[in-house]
Amino acid sequence: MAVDLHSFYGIIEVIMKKKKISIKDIAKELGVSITTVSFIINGKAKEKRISDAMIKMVEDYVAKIGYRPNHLAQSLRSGKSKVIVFMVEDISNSFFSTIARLIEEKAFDNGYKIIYCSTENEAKKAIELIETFKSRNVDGFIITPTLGLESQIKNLLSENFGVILFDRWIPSLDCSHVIVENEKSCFEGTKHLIDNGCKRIAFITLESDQTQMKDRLLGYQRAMGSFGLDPLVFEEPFHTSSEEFMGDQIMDFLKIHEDVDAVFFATNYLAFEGLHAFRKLDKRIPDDLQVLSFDDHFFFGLYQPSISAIAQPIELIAETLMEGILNQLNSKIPNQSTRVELPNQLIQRKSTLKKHMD
Amino acid sequence: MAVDLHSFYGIIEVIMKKKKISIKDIAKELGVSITTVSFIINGKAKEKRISDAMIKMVEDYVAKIGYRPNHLAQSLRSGKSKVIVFMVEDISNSFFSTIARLIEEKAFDNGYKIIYCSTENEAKKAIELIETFKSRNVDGFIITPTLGLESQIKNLLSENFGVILFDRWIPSLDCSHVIVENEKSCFEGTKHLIDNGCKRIAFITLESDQTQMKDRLLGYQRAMGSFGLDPLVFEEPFHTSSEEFMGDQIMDFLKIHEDVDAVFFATNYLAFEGLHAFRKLDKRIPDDLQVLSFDDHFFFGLYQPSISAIAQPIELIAETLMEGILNQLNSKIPNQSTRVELPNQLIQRKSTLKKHMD
DNA sequence: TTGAAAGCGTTACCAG
DNA sequence: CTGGTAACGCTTTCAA
Repeated sequence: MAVDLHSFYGIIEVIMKKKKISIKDIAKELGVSITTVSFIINGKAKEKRISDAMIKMVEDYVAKIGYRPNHLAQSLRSGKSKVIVFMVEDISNSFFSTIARLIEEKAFDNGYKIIYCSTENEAKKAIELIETFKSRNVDGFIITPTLGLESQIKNLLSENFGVILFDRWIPSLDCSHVIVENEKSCFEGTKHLIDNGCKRIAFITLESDQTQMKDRLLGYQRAMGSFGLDPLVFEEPFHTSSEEFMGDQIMDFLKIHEDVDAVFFATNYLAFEGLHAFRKLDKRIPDDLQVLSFDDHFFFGLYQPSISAIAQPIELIAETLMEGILNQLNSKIPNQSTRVELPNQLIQRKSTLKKHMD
Repeated sequence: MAVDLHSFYGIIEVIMKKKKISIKDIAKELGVSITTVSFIINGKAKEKRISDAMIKMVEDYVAKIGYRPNHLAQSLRSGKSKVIVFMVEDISNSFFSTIARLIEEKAFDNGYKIIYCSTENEAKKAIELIETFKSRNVDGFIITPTLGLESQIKNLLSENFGVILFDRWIPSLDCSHVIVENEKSCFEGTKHLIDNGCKRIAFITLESDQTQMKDRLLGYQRAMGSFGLDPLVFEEPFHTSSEEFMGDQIMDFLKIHEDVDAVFFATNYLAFEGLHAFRKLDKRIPDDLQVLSFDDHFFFGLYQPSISAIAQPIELIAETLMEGILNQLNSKIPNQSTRVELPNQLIQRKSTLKKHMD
């Protein structure tokens, strides 16, 4: 029985399950040129006026052997990868992971893949990640910038990557960003507490230079000022997430300021800590203390009493981000930086309540 | 003034900020061969007995211009990428995202990068993702398998990728996996409720064929059986996460079974829905109803009353996974499939309580 | 001790 | 209409 060498190797390869079929193998097997196969696979057959017979032959064979192009090689050659990086502070935060999911969907519809990663707010890690992805030819970056990322992002911009910041931004940089109306919403949130009859309203935030945090604080301060009330701010230096000490810092703060009748949290995990603290202090909500938090969370609806919150427009953020980055990637002209600021929504629950006059 | 063409292009490139320096440019600039540069960059200088002077010259220049190797090209050539894919059902689930973070740390220490992705439990999406990553030469996969992924995973195995399953596994497949003692813990959880004096214990789970869900149910059933109690199981068909209808199915179930005195949830988000339902039904915990949930969550400690739960050993899972996959990737011998089953911990809080005899 | 050159799997230019 | 072939940036064998 005659077995030619070609088939023989074929058999070996099948047994080893090692060899991946390449465009070259297809060309050889079919006796046509690599170029032709490439054109057909990439849907340029019509454009290149390749005969229908040829197209069918190649397509059938490709389907039969289940050929998959090697993306690595494609990227290396074309400089594009159809990959967008979604780099946030912490992907386990539900705000970010929800946006990630929405973005992924939109990306997929446009032929893009999303790769997520978390910076943990460390510039070093973020820089490392950016470099890695750059050297893998990703097309664009969606980033919640940490401090110290300015020059990296400037580089990305000048190297013509798609870049769009969100949640916060870098004022010194002319880079597109999508944020929410932090200041305005916090003004309104504070006003809501004041309208309810609260006089001694504490604002609990993180010690942070990030724009969104500063804007939130600003909104609170402006509201207090315009109603003639003294601001009372606590900036938590570290976010100790150990359950054991959760809320201890806030508790100490509240012990010193016994007269506080409302607390406004700048972000939801601070509120979780706060709720722990209130419990240890036996504070009743909303009778002893009214509670409002920035950044809604499904727990706020489940907690008893339910907690009022300022909800960010998550779907809208995701849409705007994808629209923005796809625009950048599809247009030939250099990046025009755009700024979008989206409105939030105050969701009133049981933790904030108009006080009875007495 | 004489400007040679070489410098001229250099200037143009700087202005355009487009050109990336390659190993070739370095070699040309320094007047040495590409090979030499490559050896030095990859730390093989000593091994190849390259002169110290040469090493210093190249290293200094590399540092000066901030050269970064192109990972794409490296992967294409070497077939390796130092990337491990972490593919779970839903990265926004805190169980998975916490593991992701722990894994990432370990991976980083070993020179690997982690890419996360979510399957949303759709085989189609999972297959798509696996194919994409395969064609990007990733080295290994850590997967929570969905149904219908059997043949894909078999392929991965035979193509010598590192593969390790977790959370659940595929019995028909000889593939390494890391899981927890689902059955045993649910037996013990159920026994805990029985010991507390509960007689009519409902088990609320998802309609699912996944191994971990089936094992949890089994543990409950075995416990009920061995204490002579009738099992009462509700399998929620769909996980409607819309807040509006949250818990409605569970509420209907409880309305029919008024005599239930304890509920054991097979996973934490079912418990969240359940808590919603209990509230609408005005059930008091633990007096009317004792509550226990599989898979602990920080919210269980915060809720009032706090909810007892069975905690999975998250750190241990992450460690075991990384150890397993690194072993696979570093060893030359074909994958030996290993199975690890880790113990859980019952965390007793206020929702489960020994009933007073009366 | 160093260098030339062959590939990895594609794409795309140019020829015929 | 189809085919050669030079890149893309790197690793690695072999030769000098």
